Amino acid sequence: MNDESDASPLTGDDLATWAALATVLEWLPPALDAGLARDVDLTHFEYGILYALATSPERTLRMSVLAGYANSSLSRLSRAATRLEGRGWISRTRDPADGRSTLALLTAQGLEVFERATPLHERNVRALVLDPLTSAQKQQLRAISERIQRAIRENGGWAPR
Amino acid sequence: MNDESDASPLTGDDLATWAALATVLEWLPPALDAGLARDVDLTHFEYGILYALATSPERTLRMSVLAGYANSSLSRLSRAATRLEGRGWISRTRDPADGRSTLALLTAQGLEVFERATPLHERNVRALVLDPLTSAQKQQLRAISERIQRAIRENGGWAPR
DNA sequence: CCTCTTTAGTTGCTCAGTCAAGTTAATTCA
DNA sequence: TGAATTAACTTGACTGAGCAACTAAAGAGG
Repeated sequence: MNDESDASPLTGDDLATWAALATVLEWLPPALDAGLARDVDLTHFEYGILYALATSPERTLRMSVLAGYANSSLSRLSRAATRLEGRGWISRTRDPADGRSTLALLTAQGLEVFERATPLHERNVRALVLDPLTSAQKQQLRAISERIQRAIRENGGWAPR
Repeated sequence: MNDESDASPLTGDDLATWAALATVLEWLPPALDAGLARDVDLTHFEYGILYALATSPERTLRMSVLAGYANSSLSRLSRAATRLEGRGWISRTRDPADGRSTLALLTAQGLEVFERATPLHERNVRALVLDPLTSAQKQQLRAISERIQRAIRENGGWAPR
């Protein structure tokens, strides 16, 4: 697995680190989705939307604010909202105070789904991420993740529109 | 291995760790793709295919083996191969030794693209992941990633088909 | 006021990925 | 040997996401 020394090839420990992370980036999201998708019919992304609404005053948020909380583009959120609305889990109304804005509201039914989904989701996160790690590793992972986030922001900073 | 009780909501340090990782899971892949997509017309996943082929004897691999290297389902790989073949970067032929198998070969043109893409990709990986971290953190990240991989495998093990 | 621009969201088009069904080639074993 | 099974892909139908174009409502400037 080690090889030539051109301009700057990734080798040795760096390569191993990157390969290990790359596999996690590929596997973890679908693994997390799998549980939720099987038990409730919900992706991790959709769960995040319900979570943001459920923990908001009035269970209501403007779409653009919700997009921020969900790390999402407005377009992606809009489509997800259409799906969730179709299932009766959220509803959208025009903001009376500013006709351009749309207010998303978690319905009673949506809240129920959220409450059913939450323990499943947390069990997943624990089983796949938190429980296998030592306390020290969890601290490390947090610091590392925050550092990488910063690097992303600084390097042409990718952010959803 | 753990402090917080198993049935209760994520809180405190655990929540912070999870939130930090979740954001990385959401942001890092598109951030990595952005550079490659802009400069060469290649996703990170497609780059992985070229990489696997370029570093193989004869620059050739059976599709199913390649799928393993690329962490991919055969179906996903097959579609990606169709795209890459359309651009003349790989070619597929039936394996003479076993007519069920397909051999994917990196073409000269494909190799050229790979060699152009490699420094860009590595610059990305370094800028976003490796350079911001200390040596100790890189070691930690590797160990953590490997541990999470194992947890995924053990928990109903998600693996691409 | 009446344009001109900006803000907030939605939607048409296209593409990548999943699942399941289909195809062709090897294997098994009765 | 020949029918049934398994293996290795490929493909059709469908879904989710991105980009860019579009609509509607504020706000700004003259």
